[in-house]
Amino acid sequence: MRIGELAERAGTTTRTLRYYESLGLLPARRTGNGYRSYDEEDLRLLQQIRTLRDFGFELEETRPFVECLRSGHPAGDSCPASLEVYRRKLAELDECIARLSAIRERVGTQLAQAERARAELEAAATAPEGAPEPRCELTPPGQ
Amino acid sequence: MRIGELAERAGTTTRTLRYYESLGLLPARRTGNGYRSYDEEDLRLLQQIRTLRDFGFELEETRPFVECLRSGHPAGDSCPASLEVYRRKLAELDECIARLSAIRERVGTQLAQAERARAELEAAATAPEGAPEPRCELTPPGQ
DNA sequence: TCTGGCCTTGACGTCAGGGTCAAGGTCTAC
DNA sequence: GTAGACCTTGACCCTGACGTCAAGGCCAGA
Repeated sequence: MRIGELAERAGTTTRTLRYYESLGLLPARRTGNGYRSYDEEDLRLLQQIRTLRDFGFELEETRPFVECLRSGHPAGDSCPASLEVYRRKLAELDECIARLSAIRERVGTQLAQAERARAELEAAATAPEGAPEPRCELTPPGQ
Repeated sequence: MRIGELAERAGTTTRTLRYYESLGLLPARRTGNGYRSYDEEDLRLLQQIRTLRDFGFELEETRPFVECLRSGHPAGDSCPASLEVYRRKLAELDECIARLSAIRERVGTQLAQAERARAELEAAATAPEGAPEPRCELTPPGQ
């Protein structure tokens, strides 16, 4: 099959396939007229790449899986190098989740605190004997 | 103070400060010879930006905080626009954490499964009556 | 006066993962 | 024989937040 058909069947674009080829990730054979030629096996490799990418793997990280499949293994993650990538990714994910959770806590705390401060400010503003309102912008010049 | 000193005191670079100025985020006054001139207030604004950035806020998202400070408020998050950014960021963080957690589960499952498969394969390989080993690569031609 | 350090603007590079266009070759159907 | 769909390479564009380099201005100390 040619590049357009493969792209369509895999739900991607021809540009992407040429890009993968330029990285040596998914080389293509050529027909007599120079057109790229792919088979069902290439579709499997490509699906492996796209699946991993959807999980947030970088393209370079998908390489061991693709080479594992290409060397005849039934699954891309049958090889030690792929398992190593899985483990690295798990550690990365754990660290990232922990970092984001810590930030989430801090931002949540900041928001709650700032909301309390604002509520106090507004309460003071509605009270007739409160502090002078902060008329920052758009105060009519006549007043 | 000049750009080099501000950069050093804020723990960033002169390039970064020029970049912020090009965005209109942290404009600088100029001295007679054209050098940028900053004061302690600018340092506060810059610190606000850097703190938010460390939390993963994009530069544009820090703008309400900076403008809030610049308009005389005691804290960058005293203004409604800043609170709105906080809330948006919280939602973003929650979604991101949820997404990463789901992926983490799937990758963890995949890893465990692949490890089991490999263990079985190796057990079969050591057992003399096992299934034929997958001699994928480097099988000597004589054998 | 010279040297070294700071400053200026402008322009290009980086990283990933492609999008988009141009100019042209190929193939199929009518 | 020609229109239209497909293919080719090459080249430039995009995002974000800067890094890096070039070529030159300004200023303080020896």
